[in-house]
Amino acid sequence: MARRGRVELRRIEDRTSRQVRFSKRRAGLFKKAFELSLLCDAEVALLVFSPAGRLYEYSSSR
Amino acid sequence: MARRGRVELRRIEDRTSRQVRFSKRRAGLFKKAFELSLLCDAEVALLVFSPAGRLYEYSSSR
DNA sequence: ACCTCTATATATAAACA
DNA sequence: TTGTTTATATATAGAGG
Repeated sequence: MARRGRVELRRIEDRTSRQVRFSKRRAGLFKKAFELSLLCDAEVALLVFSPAGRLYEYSSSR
Repeated sequence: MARRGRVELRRIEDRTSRQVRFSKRRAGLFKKAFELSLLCDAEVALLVFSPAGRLYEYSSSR
């Protein structure tokens, strides 16, 4: 069994794996952005284009 | 000693703690943004205004 | 403001349901 | 695919310098 939890810091070549990674990490990134704005009273704007060209966005609003 | 690692999900009232948290979490958020763009071949733009009004920004460039 | 340390919490890669 | 599990890696809260 391959080692879990770790990944090399370079582009994921396998298309399916890359899409799965994108969905999971995008969710994590947005959560972190939300927490930063809430906990630290910061204003945050985040734009992400997926490899397929779909747009995801977040902005804090106070 | 207070429990480490955990924090309530609401605005940090203490000014100094909030500033320290901001610096650490901002660094973490930017790292995650970079990793998402690199690993998943995504385009990412991130803008953060600190409580003091200072701007921090990141954008992937390919 | 910025470091280090380290205990604890959280994120997440791979497997699998 | 869409979600869940779980082992492992990473982030980070609090203390101290």
